Amino acid sequence: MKPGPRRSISQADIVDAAFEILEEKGFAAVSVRAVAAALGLTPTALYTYFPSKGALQAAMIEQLLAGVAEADAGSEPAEPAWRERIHAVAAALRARIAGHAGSIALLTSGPLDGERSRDVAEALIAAFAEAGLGADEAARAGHAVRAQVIGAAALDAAAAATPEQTPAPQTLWKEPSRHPRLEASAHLGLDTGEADEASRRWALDRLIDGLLASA
Amino acid sequence: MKPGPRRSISQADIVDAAFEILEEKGFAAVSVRAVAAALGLTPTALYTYFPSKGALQAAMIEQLLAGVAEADAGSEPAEPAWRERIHAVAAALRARIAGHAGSIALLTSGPLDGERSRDVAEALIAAFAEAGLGADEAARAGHAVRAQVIGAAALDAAAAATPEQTPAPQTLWKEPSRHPRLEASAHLGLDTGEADEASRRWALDRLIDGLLASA
DNA sequence: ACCTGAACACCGTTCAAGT
DNA sequence: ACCTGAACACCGTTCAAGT
Repeated sequence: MKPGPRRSISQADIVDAAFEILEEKGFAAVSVRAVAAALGLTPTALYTYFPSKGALQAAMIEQLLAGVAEADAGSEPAEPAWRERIHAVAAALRARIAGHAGSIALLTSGPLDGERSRDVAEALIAAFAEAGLGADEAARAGHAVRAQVIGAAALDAAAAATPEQTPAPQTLWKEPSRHPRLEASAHLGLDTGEADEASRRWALDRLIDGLLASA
Repeated sequence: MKPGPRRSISQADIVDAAFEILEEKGFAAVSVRAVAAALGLTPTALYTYFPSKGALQAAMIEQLLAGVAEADAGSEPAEPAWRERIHAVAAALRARIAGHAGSIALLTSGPLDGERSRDVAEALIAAFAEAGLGADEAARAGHAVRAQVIGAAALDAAAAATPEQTPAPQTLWKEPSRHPRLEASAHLGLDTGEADEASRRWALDRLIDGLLASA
């Protein structure tokens, strides 16, 4: 592929290559130079497609969030439609983040003002408004749900970055722990990123309970 | 100050200098080289105090979280003690993050397995246990509160990083917005980092409501 | 219009050497 | 023991030049 006036790749190709690096080597490895190299280009060529690294990251975020706001509730007619709708959007957001290793670092690395980000915010506010909350409370509730999902993902990422410590060698007596309750909850996997789906959903359910109770 | 076997500064001095750079120039500006320069040292000298940049950041996190777990409930005897206790710890965590610009990027940049991080987790779990939740539920509840506070701070940081857009020039007719509810809630300041204290506390209250209702 | 290559001002970290 | 200086393999971005 010789240099020339023919565009050899698309913006989408670049975003795809960037995601591949993100998922395999982490957020810090997503450099302009690495992405360019993966595509067989020089770093400077990328500046023909995106004006800055930040613009590339914004495009990545938009792709990550594409479709989240339109997430369907599926087939659980037991609950009111709006409650399933909130769950569907929140679950889709969580699933997108969980499905792309390193993506929470991407999401928290800069502004979240893209069209898709706003779609997600709007969808959540609309669902809470349907549930009977006033305009202001619905906006606050949507914000709280976004915070909960993003915060949980950030804690998961922190857990994933934690080097697993080898258990202390057996001794005859134990120092009393300063964190007995935290250690007793280790089997839940909350701080190792190994919590099951039900565990993850629980907190969101409780938040929604509390938010709806204010209606 | 000549080079020599006398230790000219302390680890605390380095952490302080790093925080100054963090708050004035942002997380990305906290480089080993910049911190060293601020102290009049060469970059390599810092490796006498900390084995890596990550170790310095871990020390920063520990200092940031120092005392949060011991936050006092203050003088609001209207509510049960444990509820005020949850609020006190959550508010202290939020206040620490809000009081140090850029600190949420620090907190989400790596593992959160320090002694002080665990103190915060333990304090929250203990408060929920006092409130009557079972061991597992208390652990999940504590985790949810940490996620809420960190997630809200992450959204605040994203808002702070968003370039404020100049309002569109007045036109005779308006395109119907795709995000009417989101835009109608702009006065709350949720997406500009300008929300007031009551607004920030509201989400946390609703979460705690929902968590306690499961007891 | 698209791309290369050189360059600038950075980065974390290692290593040999100085006092 | 503490610190410097040189070095290595990186970074984002700009700019002149090539096709």
